[in-house]
Amino acid sequence: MSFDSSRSKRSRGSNPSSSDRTNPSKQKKPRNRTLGPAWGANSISSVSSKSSSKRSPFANFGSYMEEKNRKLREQFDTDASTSSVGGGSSSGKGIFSGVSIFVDGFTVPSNQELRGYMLKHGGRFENYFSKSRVTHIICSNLPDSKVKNLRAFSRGLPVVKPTWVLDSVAADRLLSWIPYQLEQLVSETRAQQKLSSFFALKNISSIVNPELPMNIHGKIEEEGPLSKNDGTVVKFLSEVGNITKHGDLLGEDSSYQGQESSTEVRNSESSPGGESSVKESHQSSPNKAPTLDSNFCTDNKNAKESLDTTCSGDSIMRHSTLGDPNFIENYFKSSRLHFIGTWRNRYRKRFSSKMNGVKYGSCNDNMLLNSSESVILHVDMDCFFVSVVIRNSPELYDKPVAVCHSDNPKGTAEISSANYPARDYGVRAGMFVRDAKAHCPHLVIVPYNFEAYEVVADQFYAILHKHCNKVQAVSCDEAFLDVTFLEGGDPEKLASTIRQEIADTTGCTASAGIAGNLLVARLATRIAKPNGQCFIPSEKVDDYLKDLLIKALPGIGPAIQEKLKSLDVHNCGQLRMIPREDLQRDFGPKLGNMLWNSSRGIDNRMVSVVQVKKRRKGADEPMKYMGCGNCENISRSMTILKATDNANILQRIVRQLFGYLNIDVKEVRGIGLQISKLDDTDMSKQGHEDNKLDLWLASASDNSREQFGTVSSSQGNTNGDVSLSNARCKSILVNQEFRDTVHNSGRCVDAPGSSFQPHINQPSGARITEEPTILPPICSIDVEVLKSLPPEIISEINDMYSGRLTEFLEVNKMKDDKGSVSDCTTSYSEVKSNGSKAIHDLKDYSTRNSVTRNKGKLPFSSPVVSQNGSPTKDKGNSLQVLQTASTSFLRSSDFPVTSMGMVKSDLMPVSLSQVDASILQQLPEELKVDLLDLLPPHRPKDTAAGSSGISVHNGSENINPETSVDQLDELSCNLWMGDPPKWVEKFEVSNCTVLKSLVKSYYQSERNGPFSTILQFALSSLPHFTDLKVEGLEEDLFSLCELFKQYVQLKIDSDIEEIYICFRLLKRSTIKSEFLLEVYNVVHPFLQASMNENYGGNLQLYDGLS
DNA sequence: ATCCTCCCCTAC
DNA sequence: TAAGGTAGGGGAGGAT
Ligand SMILES: Nc1ccn([C@H]2C[C@H](O)[C@@H](COP(=O)(O)OP(=O)(O)OP(=O)(O)O)O2)c(=O)n1
Ligand SMILES: [Mg+2]
Ligand SMILES: [Mg+2]
Repeated sequence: MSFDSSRSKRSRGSNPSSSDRTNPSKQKKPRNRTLGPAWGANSISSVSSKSSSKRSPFANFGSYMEEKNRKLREQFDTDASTSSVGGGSSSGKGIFSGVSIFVDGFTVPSNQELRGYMLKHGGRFENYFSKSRVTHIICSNLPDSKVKNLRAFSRGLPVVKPTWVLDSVAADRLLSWIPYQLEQLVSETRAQQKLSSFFALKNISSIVNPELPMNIHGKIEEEGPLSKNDGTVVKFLSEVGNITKHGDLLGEDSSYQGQESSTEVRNSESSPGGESSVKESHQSSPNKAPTLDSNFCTDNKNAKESLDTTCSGDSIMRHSTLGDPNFIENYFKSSRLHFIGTWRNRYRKRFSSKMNGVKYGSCNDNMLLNSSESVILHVDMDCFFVSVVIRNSPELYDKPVAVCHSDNPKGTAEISSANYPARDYGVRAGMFVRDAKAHCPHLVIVPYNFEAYEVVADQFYAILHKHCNKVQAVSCDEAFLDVTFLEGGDPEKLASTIRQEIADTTGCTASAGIAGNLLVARLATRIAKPNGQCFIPSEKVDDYLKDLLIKALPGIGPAIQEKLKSLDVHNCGQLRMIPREDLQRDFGPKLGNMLWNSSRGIDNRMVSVVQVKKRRKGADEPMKYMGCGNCENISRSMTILKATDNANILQRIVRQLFGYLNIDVKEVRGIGLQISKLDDTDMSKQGHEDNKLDLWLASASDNSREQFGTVSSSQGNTNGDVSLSNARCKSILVNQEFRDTVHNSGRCVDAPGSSFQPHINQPSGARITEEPTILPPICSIDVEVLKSLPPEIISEINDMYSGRLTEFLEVNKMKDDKGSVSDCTTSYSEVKSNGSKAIHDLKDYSTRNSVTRNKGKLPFSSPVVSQNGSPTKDKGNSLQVLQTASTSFLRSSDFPVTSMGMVKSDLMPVSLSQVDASILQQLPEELKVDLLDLLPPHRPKDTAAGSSGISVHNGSENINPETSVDQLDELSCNLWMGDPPKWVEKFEVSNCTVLKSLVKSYYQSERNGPFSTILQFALSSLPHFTDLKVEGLEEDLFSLCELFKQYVQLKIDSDIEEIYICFRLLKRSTIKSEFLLEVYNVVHPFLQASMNENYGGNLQLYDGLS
């Protein structure tokens, strides 16, 4: 009721909720008190009424509030009947007939006066907000957080100033509320400017248009000193070299070269001599400078240089690349959030061997091996950034210390981490230093040392991995360990061992929490801190959570906290009183479920490696022919320092990002690429003719192989077994749309602050449709299928069954002790074509182009460029590679055709056909090698221009390609000419079962449909194991071979994919027909010869059957 | 219904 | 001065 969405839908356009983004103060403002109990209490009433009112009166908030509301309404009705003037304009009813107001906050006139007006003029007045009853919210002024809550919970309702009521009364008629809307909401409505229009304008002028609406323009200005305008682009273009450096920084080195480029980091064993210098002026309290494992930023050479180059005075000059060409680089080097944000990639790189192949589907094992209880250990470093820096300064241990860029007591630099003495004063991470100093005037501020954090994090994880092979990294100082394997062993002992090793190795302390699930383990760590450990047995969970503030639950941030607050829910105990369905209605199915579970300490997630997931063994073809199945999207982005349109640079970045993905190329189902935060190009400074971005991009849809031959050779492509630069592949996925974007944008270069991000879609197994009410009985679940699912999916399903899945698996495990994993044979399927999220979710303002699926043709898309008019600070260029992948874990046994999605190597040929040559050309070497590994080993390995060496795959000896070509010449390719094509009439008169079947299939299938479709129908209708003699004569054999060969010739330039499908169908059919086996033996070598000739490699037809 | 797009939210 | 990045989950609502 309270959050009842039955009312008019709010349109995003008319009431945009994007102010967070555009509001520069964002969450930095002190949080205002928000919607009072009036909002929440009623909501509780409504949400609880359904299921809880049966119990004793006032058993919960709900029944109490419901009763209260009822009485209030009755009272209002009584009052109304005595005070109503009844009159008012035409209707004979009051002018406010049908109007029901809720007064929010302080108003003039007061809410009681407004209530009086309502009484008099036929309206209603609600003491508590209810979306089903309230028609207008009356409000004079709203703090930010209330505005947000209004957006969240009262969509579609007018929020109107009280003068609307007064004026209406004065006018004796109901005035339109529109002129009385609250400015805050109205102005935001007007403020919302479509990005497209922004760029449309930009396109015309090709510069930042001074005529842009103030809001947009204003936002840009509001970015303050860091913002840059189009004028800054000029400098970026000529200095592309720096980008490479930056790339190396992020990618190749195992050390983090943050603001301190040369500081040597000691571990605890090293002697305290030779400390990094400390800038004394930064230390407010100690007389002598403590020994810090860090330097201040101002000691940084780079920073100094940047100051030297500073032009005097103007802050924009100093705080932008205008005055300091290294500004952005230095900015990122000093950014803690950048450090944290990019840490995971570095971790993956370093510890990938530890996660090697280990599917932390630990859940699978756990569920099968252990009873429903797992044991989770959570380890988190104590005040990490501070600890590391002061680890060799014992004199600071008991003093309040925080890490911050600035010690300025009036400054707005943010506290990154505060030690526990400082926390006693109320100092917290994220605070402005001035507030921290206000809390604690003698707070010692120490600088960051990112390199040391990196080293300590490595040590930390080395220790964790040593003790456990199921480690889920949360962040650089925090991880979950699944220690269920300990069985009888003592997890607490392991925890203390690990903590001791961490302390010995790093000189910093860590705390640990142990519990039956991730959620509670994390909460336990919080109790344990600092330098302690805590075990929460499951029977204590309930008690502990009861009074825990909801904000303490991971996943509940300020926004959800506010929403819950408006429901008068502050702690977990209160949250538990709201039924699950109500929470799901108010917060959505997933979030609602999470809230319900969390408040009870329930968490069915399992320890797993985020991302490096692989398709399950049992995963099989998508049911849909050529379907992509369900996709999982992965993306990596990189912000580069300076604008560039140099394709070489972009390609280098793409490679690097691909490397980060650490993904089995065979799992890849498509690639997308997004470049954002673009800037205008200075024509005179564009990259070399050959390397310009727009050419690269344009070629994606142009089959411009010459250009990419250039690119390729310039990069020293030495293993070009398959020279993609020579491949005349059809660019399937891209697309006019893409080109349009490029051109509409004017001449764009990635502006500083752009980032580059590959989005990957890779198989994730099928998702079970969210259908909470109709779950199949748990006993009907195929255990083998279940086991083949990725852990998160199991977790999700487990969730849906409220954890009963675990027991179910346990029971099954006991039944089948051998644990042999048979082939997945089930039946139950859901195949979604889902290529969307891969591309869509790029949290900037960029215009997005989708990699579209074209009748199931998927794999690689050409680059997609999108523009970005981000009103936030531009600090780098952003490029994103979007990739789409697909799979399904299901197969349909009666579906005669495999699609390309599933079996490992299936993808490769598809990629070949669908990849635009230019894109594939850009793949990282490892990726290419992977691709080429799918091909027979004897292809040439040494050609820079891969097409130069052609090797014929001689898997079948009974045909000579030359012969074949001669014959082909004779027939002059005419089997495929005409409509219907020649072969139809030719085969029509044949007695051959197969040929006749083809003809029949031709007529049954869509006109102009692909041969693969015809073939599929024809072959699926064939009986098994027909005798060769019955099936066809020599002549028929020849005819059908010709048909295939000619089809190869016809399509090899444009659609390898189609060829691939046909040949796979053919290959599959060979098990049921000797005739077709003969055909296959003849045409397959021909196919490979042609492939070699055209692409310098073979087409792998592996389908799992051979 | 489901997909697609555009966000919002959260965590470190 | 100060360096408010990055990645993923997920909801709302329009399009289909
Ligand atoms: N708003 C934040 C939160 C965290 N961090 C950085 C500094 C922290 O040291 C590190 C780890 O975050 P934690 O949440 O683990 O916080 P601490 O380790 O500092 O303290 P605790 O002892 O509570 O874990 O991330 C940050 O820069 N800004
Ligand atoms: Mg910590
Ligand atoms: Mg942490």
